[in-house]
Amino acid sequence: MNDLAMAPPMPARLPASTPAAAMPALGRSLWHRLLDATPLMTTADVQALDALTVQRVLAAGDWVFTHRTPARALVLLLEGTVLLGHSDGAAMAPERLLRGPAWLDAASAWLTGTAHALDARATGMVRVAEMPRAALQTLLMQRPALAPGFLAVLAEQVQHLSLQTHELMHKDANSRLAAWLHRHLPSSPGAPALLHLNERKRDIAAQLGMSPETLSRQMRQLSRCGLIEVRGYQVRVLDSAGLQRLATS
Amino acid sequence: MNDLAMAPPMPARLPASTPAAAMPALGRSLWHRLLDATPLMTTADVQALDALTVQRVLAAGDWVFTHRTPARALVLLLEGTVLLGHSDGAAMAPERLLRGPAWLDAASAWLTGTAHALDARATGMVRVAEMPRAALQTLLMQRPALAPGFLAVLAEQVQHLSLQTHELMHKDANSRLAAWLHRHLPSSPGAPALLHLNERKRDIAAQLGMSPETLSRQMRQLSRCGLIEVRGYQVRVLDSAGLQRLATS
DNA sequence: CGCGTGGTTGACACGGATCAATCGTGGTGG
DNA sequence: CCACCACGATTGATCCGTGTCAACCACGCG
Repeated sequence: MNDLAMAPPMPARLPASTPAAAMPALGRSLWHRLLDATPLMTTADVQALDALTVQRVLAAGDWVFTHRTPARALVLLLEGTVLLGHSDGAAMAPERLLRGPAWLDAASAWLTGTAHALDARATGMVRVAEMPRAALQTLLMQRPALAPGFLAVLAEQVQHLSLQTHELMHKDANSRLAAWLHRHLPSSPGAPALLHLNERKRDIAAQLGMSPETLSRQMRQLSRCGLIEVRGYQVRVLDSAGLQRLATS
Repeated sequence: MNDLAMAPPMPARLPASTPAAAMPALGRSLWHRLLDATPLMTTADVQALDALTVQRVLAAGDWVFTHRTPARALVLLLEGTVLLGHSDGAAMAPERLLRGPAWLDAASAWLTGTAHALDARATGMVRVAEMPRAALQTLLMQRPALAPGFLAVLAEQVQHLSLQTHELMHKDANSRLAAWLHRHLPSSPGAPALLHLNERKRDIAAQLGMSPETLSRQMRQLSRCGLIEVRGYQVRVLDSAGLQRLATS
């Protein structure tokens, strides 16, 4: 009975076999994944990108950056999980949990004289990479084919944040959860529609802008209505169309 | 007594002296204003940008684009005011009111195969310009110095939307209004701190994610506390520091 | 003058946050 | 091996903020 449905998801630790000082280059596949919509990336491009990124390794609890840090570089998370949010002195109001590889802050550095928009704190051991804005800008002058990738990354964040503000303004907790579940469904239509939550539920709640208690209640309500079946961290979606209908209430 | 404090702000109409069919080029100063952080823009750059923008004139009530329109071009608003929001069939949930010159959608077109994120409807006569993504992309290959401008535009939107989601999630209506007022204050410290609202209050409320009634109540509460003085569309800020303190509650 | 628009005010209901208690799970040390 | 404890989720009780509905006021215009 003890499948990992009940275990709270552990933050992925760095494997001990990878010495922190090694700092291997990111490589083609990783860049391709981070800068989507850039199919024409030569190996020279990849090497140039690798050349200007500097890597850092941080321990649990360290700040990757804060909203007071001047943003001089794009920051991306290679390995580990980082909590993004706003810290008011001691306490930290989490907003989302990112796990590498992903962009931590691809925007702030493009604006001169501004700081990062959020605070980012490492949970567990974390490997991050930074691309100084000045160096990246001169690189884009030499290799303009790389620009659409960075533009697409920012554009996708704009789309995502725009959707999020809309949902926060106009949708209630029930619809937001339904939309979240529907978004995280595997897109294959014939699939069993089984969903494994790989964050703590309180992190999902923070991401949705609600308290953990309400998330629990809304989960129960959805399962009472026969739309989903919940057992621990395993969610079976029974009526995907119904979820979508709820999401656009 | 009848200063224009009581008159609801009219959407700026196109002056009748400008024939709609004229379609003059945007010109250097306008591009410089739209693509900030691009000080080194040659006249050839400006001409190239002008060459690939196509202009349209729309009447009141027309849709500039909807969330079903595939986004093949960056859209910017040259003249007039446009209501941005989500339309559910007949009704339209407004989210913000833009007045030209400003970017209407600088993000969606960079993602291939996606539609616009919002619906945009013209209020009054409106002049918009579109930059097809394909043409713009080849232009950026030839003139990579233009890329930072577009990156900065997107980055600023990311910053703004990130702040907005944070405020919607964690701040109450009172703090949001205080933050809005503090943001819209003229930055000169010795100024009389007089603020003229140039949108209808219901549009400000929609932008802040609250109902017009609550906006009215919060305005009254702030004035009861002696922080501001409201008469119609004129707001006199008496205690700027107090506003800022409230905004970061 | 009546009408439409936009704002204000009050009464009321409801969604969701908060607080507190309980439960299940897993890890740890005696 | 088992008691203990920390952590996370769940559930219930309660309260507050804010949306909604309604009435009313102020202003401008035909």
